Amino acid sequence: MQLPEKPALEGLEQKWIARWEDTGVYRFDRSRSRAEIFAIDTPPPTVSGSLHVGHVFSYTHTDVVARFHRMRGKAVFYPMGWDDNGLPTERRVQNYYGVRCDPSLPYDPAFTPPAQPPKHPISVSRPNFIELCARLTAEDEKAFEHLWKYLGLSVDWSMTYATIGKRAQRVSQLAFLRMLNRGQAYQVEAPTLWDVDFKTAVAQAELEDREMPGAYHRVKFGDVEIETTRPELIPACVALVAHPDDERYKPLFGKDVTTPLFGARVPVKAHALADPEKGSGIAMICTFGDITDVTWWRELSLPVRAVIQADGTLRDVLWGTAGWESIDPDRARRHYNDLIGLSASKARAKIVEQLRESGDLIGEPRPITHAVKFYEKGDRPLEIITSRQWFFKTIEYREALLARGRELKWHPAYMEARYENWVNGLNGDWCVSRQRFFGVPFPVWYPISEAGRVEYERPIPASEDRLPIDPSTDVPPGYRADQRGVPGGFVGDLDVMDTWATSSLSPQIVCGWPDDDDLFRRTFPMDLRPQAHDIIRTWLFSSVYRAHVEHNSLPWWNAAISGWVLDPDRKKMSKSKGNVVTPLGLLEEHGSDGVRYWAASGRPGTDTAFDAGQMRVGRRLAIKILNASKFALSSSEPQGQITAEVDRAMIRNLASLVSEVTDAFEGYDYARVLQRTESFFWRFCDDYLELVKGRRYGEQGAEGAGSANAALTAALDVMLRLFAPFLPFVTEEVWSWWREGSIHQASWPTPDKLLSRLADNSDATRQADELAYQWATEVLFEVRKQRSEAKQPLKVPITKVTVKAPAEAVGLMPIVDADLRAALRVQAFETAVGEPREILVQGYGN
RNA sequence: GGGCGGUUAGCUCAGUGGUAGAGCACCGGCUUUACACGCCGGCUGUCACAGGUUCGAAUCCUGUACCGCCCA
Repeated sequence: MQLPEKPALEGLEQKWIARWEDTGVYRFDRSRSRAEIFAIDTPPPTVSGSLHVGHVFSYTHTDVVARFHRMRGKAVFYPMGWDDNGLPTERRVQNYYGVRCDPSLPYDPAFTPPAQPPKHPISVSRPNFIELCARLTAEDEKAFEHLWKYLGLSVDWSMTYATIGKRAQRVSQLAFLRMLNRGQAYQVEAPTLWDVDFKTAVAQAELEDREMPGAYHRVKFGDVEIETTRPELIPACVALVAHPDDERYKPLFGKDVTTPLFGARVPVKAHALADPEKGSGIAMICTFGDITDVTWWRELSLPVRAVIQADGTLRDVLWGTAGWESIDPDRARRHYNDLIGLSASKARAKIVEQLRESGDLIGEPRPITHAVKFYEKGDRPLEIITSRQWFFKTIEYREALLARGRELKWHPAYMEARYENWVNGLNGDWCVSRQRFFGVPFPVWYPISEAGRVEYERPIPASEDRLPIDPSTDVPPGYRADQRGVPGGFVGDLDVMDTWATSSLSPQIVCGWPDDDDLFRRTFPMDLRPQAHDIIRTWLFSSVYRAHVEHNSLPWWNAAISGWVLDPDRKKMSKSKGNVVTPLGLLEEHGSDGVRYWAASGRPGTDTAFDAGQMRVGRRLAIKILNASKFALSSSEPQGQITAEVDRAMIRNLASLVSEVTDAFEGYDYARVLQRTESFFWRFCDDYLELVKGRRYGEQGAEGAGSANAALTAALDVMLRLFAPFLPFVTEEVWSWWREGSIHQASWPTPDKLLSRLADNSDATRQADELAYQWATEVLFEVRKQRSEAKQPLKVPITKVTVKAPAEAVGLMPIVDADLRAALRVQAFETAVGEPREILVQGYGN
């Protein structure tokens, strides 16, 4: 055995990353049966963003669990994905290359982007655009992979995927077609949440409420007064509504009133959703101001009178024509013409002016603050625009999805409430089409009739074996390319899917569905989905949904929910807040093991403060492991039977630690495993090692030395393995000094194996040994304390220590006398039976 | 407005019915041949607040306050 003179952490990452790669330590063995496999559905990080310390935090949690199960003998299926599908990449590529995607253009195989992005963006086809995305994200992915390896993730790097990659597109399109076949996907022209800047539909899951200033405007509709925050929608008003029991308005139900400025006759309706406490108790229904308007419009069978168009401005409307009847069309046109082309907020200012002039505004607008719905990535409030969109049926599966949520094991358990909340709050089917470019296209075309009408009601699906396809360049079965866009020909669906419509299939993507049935049967449903709590409503929910409709099962049995990393002000650390620390810099400064130590101290679900101090503590722990190991392994001969009482007690304590932390690990409480192991290890170093130091060198003869050395090496062997999931580099380094193979393929320790090193495990022996050990620790502490208080250096021996204690304790003294004298540099103990217990240092010197 | 979590030493956090804990920070001491990135010791608390249950509550129950998050 060759021990380093001065062991150090520097360089361990580079050394072991290379070895692990060469020897394939983390390679997945797909020959194993389902029961012997632990399959992890790792979150694919967004590659166009940058990795931050939050990623390091949560990915470490997963890796720690993966390493535990690998040591338990499982073949760990641990692929890594890259999320490059969607808006963030789209925006980055547009800026980086100076291009813009026009999905109606054909593919140009010769296209190369200019060296410098031009002033005016170049229009390129969707396949060209996707090529550029692939090119740019490939570089990002390299940087990500480097960081992950440096952090020590035990991923099988031969199994990476990208959410825009061919495989993901194939799975996504195929699952879509099967849902279409089963009637779970449908297309409809309906009012949809709409972002006016991105000009795309968005889903309920992508909304967020923001508190915004607004104002109530009290407006006269003839004799009736309503209050509204959106007076610019008065031209879109199709009815007034009050609560059915509201005595004030009962007489008006069924009658008409006239809208101000535009003179449109609208009915007064009754509906339970109208809140008598709000404003004047009667509201205007517009098409469409908010989702309540949509409900009223649908349930009261009202007509559509839409004024907001896709870019958020008011469209051109001719009052006095069909659908836009007015008692005074000229006056309506005069007012409305001033509004055409204005954004909603400008139109609001204008119309308030008009109302004031016409005398229809009562008093002044009353400022309020209210929650307004935004697309989470958007800058302006969402509108509701009627358009043709694809939907997945979710509402009818509500009960089934709630049952799936209960079937899933949540870590921590209370996170299930988030899921239940969300499922219970679903208010419509999942809108999955986006009017964007960089995403997975819908694998369908539509026939164009001889008259030139696109027949959306008769989509032509791609055949499964051709997937993935791009309908903007591929040609549907039975058509020729030159029939694109002409009467009697076809047109491709131009939309792409919501990124969650693809990400939700990550288990299917990694497990080989449906092309590699053998792999699928060995890995699905998977064991674990690790993720952060902010995407329970999106990624977790949608994954459960897809697995339910496609496989009638959960996608995985366990969900481990990570918290966030908080900065010192208790705010979430994120790029936008400008408080992010570079992860690679952290790893280099504190060592990967040090950073992992900090990360692994954050329990599942718990937000954790960014704490460089903890990383330094982790680093010190790793250094301590190096040094203690060096000590335990140096002069480790002779080896013998573990016969000394304190040695046996230490081994038993370690066995019960193993038992405790194994249970904790099985319950995903890795933070406890680390904390308990660390605390045992530190006591082991400070008390046990000191106690046996003299004996292991042979001061008490060969048997005592043999026992100490055997106990030391046995304990080190076990502690290294307990630490291995957390501190993979330092434990591997020490393991390599004296063991064969990788510690990460070694077996997880068991209490039985440790205890089998002891000849006698009867209760009586166990208790006697434990008492001896405790007594030794107590004397150790008392004498140390007195030496410290006397400010005596350790090199000065203590001449005599008198011990007064009950007979049981005094009886233990001979057992530990020699160990204690060596550890404390005490020349003699003098014992007496008596009370109270008293341990007194009598003097120092030779 | 509904839901979830939190509130314990200066800081970061353990601790689910039995005398309040750890690490960091701080103070004092120690070159001790594994480790000064170390060792030995010390200081530090109305366990947010108010009631209740109990022989006994940081822990269980009720309510309140504040912080954070999710949803409407």
